[in-house]
Amino acid sequence: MNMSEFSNVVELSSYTLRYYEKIGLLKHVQRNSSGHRVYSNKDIDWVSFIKRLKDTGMRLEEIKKYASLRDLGAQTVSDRQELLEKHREHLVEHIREQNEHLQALDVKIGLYKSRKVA
Amino acid sequence: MNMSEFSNVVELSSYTLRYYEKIGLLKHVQRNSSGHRVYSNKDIDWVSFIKRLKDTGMRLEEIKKYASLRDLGAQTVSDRQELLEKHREHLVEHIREQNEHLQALDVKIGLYKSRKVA
DNA sequence: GCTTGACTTAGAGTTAGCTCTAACTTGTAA
DNA sequence: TTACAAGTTAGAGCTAACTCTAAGTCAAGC
Repeated sequence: MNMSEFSNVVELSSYTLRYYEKIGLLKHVQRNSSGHRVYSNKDIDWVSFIKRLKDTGMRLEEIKKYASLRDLGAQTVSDRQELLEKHREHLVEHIREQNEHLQALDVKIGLYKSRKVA
Repeated sequence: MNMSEFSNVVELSSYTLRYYEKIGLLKHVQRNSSGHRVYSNKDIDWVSFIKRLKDTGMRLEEIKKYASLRDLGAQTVSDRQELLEKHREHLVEHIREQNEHLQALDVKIGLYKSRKVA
């Protein structure tokens, strides 16, 4: 899979994909004889997971930490598990807060609906 | 209420509060005889609402739009209601996505727990 | 063979939202 | 009354995460 195809599949610009490689988030991307990148299905999986972590508020630096652990192989399994479990707790708290904000917003909109707001 | 007191109450640095004023998000802040800012309870309410909108992903530019409508008075009530209702839809969608991410994360963590991940 | 367009790199530029610095003025406690 | 903490401004600097530019290489179609 070449750059434009991969870019379409994962819905990230070629700029972003090269940037992810530059900062070490995306490693071991294969190249063809003329130096062009060749992406695999594993790359799709990994970039999709990066996007998920990013969308749930994880910094690229932290995602890089996870990536580095992955690179170190089987002996980092529990470290990675711990990292994901901590992130899970952040996510649960975030969802809780957002629901709280939603309730408050509904109260505010209720005031507008009943014209109790000038 | 002076700057340091207000800063403590709303949990924003004095830098941030002056910045919000500079970009027009926070208007009509009173001053005492020597030019120092004097904040009111209404300022607490407004800054708290700014924080809520910001925490739910609204850009400061968009919050400024809401603020400007508010400044124009009663004839903008339905515009403001519409703006908040649109934001509510974004928030609902965001919460939906975050719950989806949580489920996927739980699947991943489950793999780690059962050591199905190397 | 020639053009066109996708690829490559290094490095510069952009954006949002702060965060800080410098230089100065004012308020307060000893 | 003197120190020093806290306030003021304009404007520079910072960080994360891109986004783009310039200059060059290479493959495919006419």
